[in-house]
Amino acid sequence: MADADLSGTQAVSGTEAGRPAGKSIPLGLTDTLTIATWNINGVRARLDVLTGWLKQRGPDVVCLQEIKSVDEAFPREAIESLGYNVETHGQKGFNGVAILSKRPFEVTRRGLPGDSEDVQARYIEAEIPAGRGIVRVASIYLPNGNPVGTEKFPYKLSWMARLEAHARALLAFEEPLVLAGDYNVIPEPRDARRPEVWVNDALFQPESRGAFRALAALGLTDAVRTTTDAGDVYTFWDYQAGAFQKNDGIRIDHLMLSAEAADRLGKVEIDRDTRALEKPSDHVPVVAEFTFPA
DNA sequence: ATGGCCCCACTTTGGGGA
Repeated sequence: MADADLSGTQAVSGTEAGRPAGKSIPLGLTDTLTIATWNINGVRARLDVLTGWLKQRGPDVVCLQEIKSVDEAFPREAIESLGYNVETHGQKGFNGVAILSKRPFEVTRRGLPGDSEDVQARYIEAEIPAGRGIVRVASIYLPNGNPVGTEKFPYKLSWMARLEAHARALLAFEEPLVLAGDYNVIPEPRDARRPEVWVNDALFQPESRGAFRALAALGLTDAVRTTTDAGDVYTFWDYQAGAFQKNDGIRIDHLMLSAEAADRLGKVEIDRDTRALEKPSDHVPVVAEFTFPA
């Protein structure tokens, strides 16, 4: 692997975001937890990479996408033995999402509402204890939508409309809410090393980007974009054509936050170094820290 | 996208991904 490219964890924010130096909350009165999202591209094929990262990184909550496994075949014990509670929403062969949490938690929904005919496993939602209350966390695997011009693209847009409607309902609770996952949307040109290559791709269509902006316009904050305006901040590099070595990446994995969550946001980091491991996922984790009054 | 991969499944060939 090319050592020159291994910059390790990419800190995209300073510490104590939103709080002036010297005004940190007193010890003992806060509850800090880290919430990560990672498209794992096959949880069984990726088990060593995942467990190694869990041991080293120790996030409190992990939203996984593309587990590519039915619930019964999910490697639950290997992850539980590291101190995690595990809830899955899988299907055979492809798609599939999961939530791992060191804290015991309750699943509130499996599957995105709004279409009883939709059998694809792309959404799981839970309430996780945080501070004196809860944080609601969803693991989202938004449809790819390629090729544009087939039924896959309207399915993507329809799924995004359903997500917007559901997010609107969740925001009415006025709670800390984290919608984390693989959105399969490149929000802006700066979110791709070579935006011109993506102009005919479902990930970068005006309709896809518009639907993502509509989500943000509900009052959801893109965690990474609270911390940096930089253009070289990516979460996916294709396996093909030496994309990682060239840093030919895109930013498509996002944590979207309600105001109540954004107000508690600290550091946001992208674990870029996981892309250089043996048998890596083509996506890397995005990790956000939250501090709640306790 | 000069071409380059990877995972899964009723596996040696095709579906799906991004």
